[in-house]
Amino acid sequence: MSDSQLAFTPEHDHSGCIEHALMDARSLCEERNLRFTPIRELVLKTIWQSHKPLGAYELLPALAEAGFNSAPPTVYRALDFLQEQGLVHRISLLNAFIGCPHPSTSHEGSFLICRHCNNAVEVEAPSISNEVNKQAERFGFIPEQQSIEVLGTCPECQRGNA
Amino acid sequence: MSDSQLAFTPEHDHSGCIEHALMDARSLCEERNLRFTPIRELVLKTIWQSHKPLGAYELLPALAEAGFNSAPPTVYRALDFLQEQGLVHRISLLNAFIGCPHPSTSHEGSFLICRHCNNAVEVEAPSISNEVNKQAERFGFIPEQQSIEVLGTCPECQRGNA
DNA sequence: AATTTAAGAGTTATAATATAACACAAACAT
DNA sequence: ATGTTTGTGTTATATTATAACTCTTAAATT
Repeated sequence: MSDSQLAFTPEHDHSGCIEHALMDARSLCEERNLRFTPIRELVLKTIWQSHKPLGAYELLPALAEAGFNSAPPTVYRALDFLQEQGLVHRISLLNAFIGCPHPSTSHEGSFLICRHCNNAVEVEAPSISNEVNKQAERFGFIPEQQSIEVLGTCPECQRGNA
Repeated sequence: MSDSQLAFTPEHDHSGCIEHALMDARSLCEERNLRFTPIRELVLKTIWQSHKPLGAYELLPALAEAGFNSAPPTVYRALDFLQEQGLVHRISLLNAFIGCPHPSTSHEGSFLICRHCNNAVEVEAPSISNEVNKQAERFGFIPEQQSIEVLGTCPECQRGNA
């Protein structure tokens, strides 16, 4: 099973997801000579606690527990950094943030978001992404950033396992 | 030139857009036995003053001027109605609303949004829309609503006519 | 036409999301 | 060791959206 499908399969070894994401982030920051500070790490780790996108304010308690300042700017700064580095994505339909499973490859993610269990998976669909860009260019428009988000019902919830 | 391109062409007869949108809305509401109230009409008309998506709070002054209540719920109710009827779309990347140029045909719009002049056009791309749905179904996911938004630079702004 | 019902709008308050601005501290570069 | 940049602390506030309740007006029913 591809990693993209894992999120809709509750019995997957999720601790693996978390560790993998943190390792990726660490090495990526090292490569780019960026500081993977405790706050940034904690925010990323908290986001990765599940495959459900989290709002910025849902991340604050984790910061508070760990003894950090837990005012909004702290978490938004960390989120800005993580987004710039492609480590998390913002789901604009939900005003929420989710970890990126393959941050090193630059990409435009598209997302399948279950309206029932709130899990979201990032789907790699270069062909769609390219088609969208081509369509834009047909209008003389230069595409710079794209957002593809699909709301619906995931396989688990279709089986009644919300 | 197709109507979709008009928005990026400032010299188009925009008053035609407005009138056309209002006529469409009127007849659509009549068909569906819905009330196209003065508030709803005014909100739609105000949205159609330009091809730039407007935030809910930017619509309030027009209501106030016309002597209506101008508290947020008033405009959000009108927007909810207009969205349900497909007369306006919400651009989630901007938290803003834009008129739909072809409300009678049910569709999933995709949007090209210029980061410079803020104009946005709705692009009909059934093939892309279908591809996105197919991709979702490949994961066993039932797609119910999709949002495709592209930020970039429009033709006019490439020529320096912001 | 009078009465009931439902839909729309008025009003107040507040929730949820996000950012501005400035002070302070730690890391890094020279 | 010193200056500079980057990250964080802190306070305040901006922006977007909704809850809850009242009142009015239009529509449906008798």
